[in-house]
Amino acid sequence: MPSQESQAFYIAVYELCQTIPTGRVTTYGHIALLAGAPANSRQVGTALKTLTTNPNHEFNTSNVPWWRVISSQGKVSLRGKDEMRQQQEKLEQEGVEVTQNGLDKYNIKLSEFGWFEGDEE
DNA sequence: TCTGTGACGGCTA
DNA sequence: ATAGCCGCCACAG
Repeated sequence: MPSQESQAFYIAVYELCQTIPTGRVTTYGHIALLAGAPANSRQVGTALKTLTTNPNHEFNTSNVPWWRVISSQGKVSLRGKDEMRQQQEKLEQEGVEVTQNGLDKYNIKLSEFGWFEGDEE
């Protein structure tokens, strides 16, 4: 069971993910920043995993748009091959262009599809 | 208890 | 483009 602090962090991540527009992506670092923990970018990934996997939360975890969160390098950073592919598909369904350089290396142009607070539309 | 790992990223060189 | 280092913390063994 996560500590109370991290529980709050998880909830912040959950809510911030809801603000990412369809068809746009943002980074782990940006979510961490907005959550008030700029150095905790890695924890965002953990939170996403937990939120998607664990039903033990007071809020609905089924609609966490985890696939809209990528690394600041514009890369899909999941380890599992299948999960990477799943993320790629989800993004493309939303109209995000995903380029593939080499085997299981997916890239998204942050300059085009990146969403950060302050961006409108 | 302690260690290693991870949906392990970001930054700098 | 890649490599090395720094940061954080939950969780499994």
